Amino acid sequence: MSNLTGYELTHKNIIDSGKKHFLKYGYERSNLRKICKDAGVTTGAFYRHFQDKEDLFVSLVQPLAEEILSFYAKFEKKSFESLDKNHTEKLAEINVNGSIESALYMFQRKEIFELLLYKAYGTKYDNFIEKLVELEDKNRKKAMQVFSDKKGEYINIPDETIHLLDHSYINALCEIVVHSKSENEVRTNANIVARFFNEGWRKLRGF
Amino acid sequence: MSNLTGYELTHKNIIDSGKKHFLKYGYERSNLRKICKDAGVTTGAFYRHFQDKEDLFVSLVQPLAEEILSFYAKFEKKSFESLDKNHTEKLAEINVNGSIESALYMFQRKEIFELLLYKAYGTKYDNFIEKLVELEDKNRKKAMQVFSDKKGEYINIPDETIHLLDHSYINALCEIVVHSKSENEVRTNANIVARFFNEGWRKLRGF
Amino acid sequence: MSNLTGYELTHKNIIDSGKKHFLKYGYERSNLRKICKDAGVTTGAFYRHFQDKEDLFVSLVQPLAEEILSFYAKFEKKSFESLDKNHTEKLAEINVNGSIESALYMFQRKEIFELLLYKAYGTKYDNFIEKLVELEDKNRKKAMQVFSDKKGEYINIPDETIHLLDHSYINALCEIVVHSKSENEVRTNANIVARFFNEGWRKLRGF
Amino acid sequence: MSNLTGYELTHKNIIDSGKKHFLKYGYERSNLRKICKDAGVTTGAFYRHFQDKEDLFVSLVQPLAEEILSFYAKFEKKSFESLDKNHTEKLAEINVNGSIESALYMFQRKEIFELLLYKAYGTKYDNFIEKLVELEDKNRKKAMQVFSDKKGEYINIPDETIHLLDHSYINALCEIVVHSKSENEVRTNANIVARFFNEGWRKLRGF
DNA sequence: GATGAATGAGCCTTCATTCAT
DNA sequence: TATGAATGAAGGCTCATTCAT
Repeated sequence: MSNLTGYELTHKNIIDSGKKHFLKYGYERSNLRKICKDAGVTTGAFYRHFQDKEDLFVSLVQPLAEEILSFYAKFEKKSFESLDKNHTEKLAEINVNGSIESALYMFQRKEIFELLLYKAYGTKYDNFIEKLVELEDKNRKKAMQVFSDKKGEYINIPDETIHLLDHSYINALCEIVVHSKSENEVRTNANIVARFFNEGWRKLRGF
Repeated sequence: MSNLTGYELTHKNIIDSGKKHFLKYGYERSNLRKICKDAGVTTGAFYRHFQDKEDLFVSLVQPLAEEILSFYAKFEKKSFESLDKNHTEKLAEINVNGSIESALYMFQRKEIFELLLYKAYGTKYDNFIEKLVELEDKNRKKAMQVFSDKKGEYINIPDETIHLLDHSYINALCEIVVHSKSENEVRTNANIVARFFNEGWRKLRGF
Repeated sequence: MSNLTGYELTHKNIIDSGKKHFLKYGYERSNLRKICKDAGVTTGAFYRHFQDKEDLFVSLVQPLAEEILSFYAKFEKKSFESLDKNHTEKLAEINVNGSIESALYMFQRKEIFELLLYKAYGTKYDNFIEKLVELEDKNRKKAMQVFSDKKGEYINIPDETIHLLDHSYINALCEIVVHSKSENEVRTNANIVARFFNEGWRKLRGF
Repeated sequence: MSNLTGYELTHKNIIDSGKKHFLKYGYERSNLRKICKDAGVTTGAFYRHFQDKEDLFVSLVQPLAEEILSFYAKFEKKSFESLDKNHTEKLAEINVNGSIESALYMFQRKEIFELLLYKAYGTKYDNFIEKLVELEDKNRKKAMQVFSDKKGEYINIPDETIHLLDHSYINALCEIVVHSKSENEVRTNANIVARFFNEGWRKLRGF
């Protein structure tokens, strides 16, 4: 942080100012001229650093977005290795731990995470949460299939129901990340929420 | 609805057009001139019916908002009568039924409900859901107290955790209202979600 | 012109100011704010009258553009009736008269004509003259065919040569329209130019 | 071209890039930063080589502009030697050959020629063609005088008519230069056009 | 001498609201 | 009372040129 060139310093100033404004007002309501002013930079200078307003937002958020998706993919793989080996008893544990880990990881990127999930209205990351939920849905359905097979009878839960429960779950975890004040709070709450939902699913499978 | 005066007809036209636009674009992105055009009304006339753009939105949404809050109050009362009588075994039932009833009621006002909960960004009803969650929180905590008393030991769940689980729950019910295609779908999903969460809470109280 | 409503007056003011600026600076260099200022109107008002800057230009120019194309079509028909009847001796006469007539007609719309042909850079009417030349080319080639048939031998002039001579011809007529000070000047010059080029083509056919 | 100093190389790179951009987009629409980027040069460096954007354009075009004007002067002199000696029968020949020669010469500088005549909008060479036409006018009028003297009666063609016919002629030759694909095409078309116009003038003198 | 980041005025366009008629 | 034309500040963005390093 100490040896920044002029360019890098300006870049950082814009990034910081943008982050601040986007967090406070959301993407669409943020005023580029004010972002620049706050960064101590003219609007002309801004456009040497970013293609446009959305590019600034994307620059802030894209790395994390991609990381999340790949993080998810990794977790998915791990989870299904368990399913395939029918270590179903371990599945819950893996889910819980995966959720906590993820939440902790995101908590370290709290602000960017909040931008991505709650301040992206008007950008291409509008509704990123829906993407996550859809990934969760896919996993959920596969898991459901495994349980059906074991049980010997088909567990019938409408897709919409699965979707909305997954939405609830993902959203709960996201809010933990965004609203927690400490790692411990994240850990505690993620743990509770994960077990809470596991219990719900267990009950649902019993229907 | 048949014998409207010119004034009333114009009023209704604006209301209808506003509803349509707000549903489609959300409050902030809706263009008042287009709303007026669609209503077959001049902008000048508009301002004889409503103070400003927000006033139109509020007019659409306010009655339901107040109804919901009072509905909630009534339910709260009913719920605590049960608690007070220590009919704890019935409490779950009451909760489930209350949720389904509420969801069905809202489903009959689907569009206004969606406006209020998901299209109010930029109005004073921004984040109305949060209000609901806070009410839910209050109930939840009282209920928790009752259970603690019965059990003889304090059930310790952080306020934030309660809040976020309630948020999940309320949100799930709201999404059911908004995304369901039929009363039956509402009933089924509300039932599942209510039981799902009850199960979670039961587990949580056991911690 | 006397009984204009406020709207019509403003509209006319914008039209007039736009015409003036576009004539003086061309489309692209004309500054919308200055056009508005000159029209005694705010930029906001402008957008009640026209969709955007180009729409103002198009409004000025489109009627004439379409008229010219249909005028051309009519002339083309008349010309080929003569060709079909082999009244070739009359063809030159028709061409000359057609050119003069056209030039006189355009001269009555001098300013708009100049906008369309010489000030449209940056609009969809960029290079309108090329369109006219292409129409002229088509006619020229058909006429060439008739002459070839009569003569019994093929008159071979490269398409590019035809095109550039037509370009010269059309352009000459356009400049007559734009630079002449009186109808008489138009008539005289159009007559000369038409005969001048007829002579050239006659010679060319003899090659 | 092989042993360029760094300075010269940079200079050449800017020149080449500028030529490319000006040809493609015209002077005004060309973006100096992109020109520099394409040249692998910073904008700062650019201003060590050229005063400003227009200076770059002028550097590209000025030598040819001056050459054309002096070429014209030479041709003019040659032409009038013929006139003075009353070799009028040779005059047409000289004109035709002069036109072809000129066109061929320009064709060897095709790109620069195109810049000068068709891409200079916004520079001091805006409307260079008009300058050429004016020179042509002067010659034409002198020639006209000679013919009048020989014929014993005054040939009355309005200045404007002369001007616009010369404009047509010059423009036709310029387009030949710019649009031809080979020297042969230039030769053929310049020959045709020159004879075409000679015929027209001959006819005109007969009026 | 060279760099390239920064300037800053300028551009077209949008839209809730006002107000003369 | 109703009209709808006009307001005017604000928005995102462009670009030839300058100047501290």
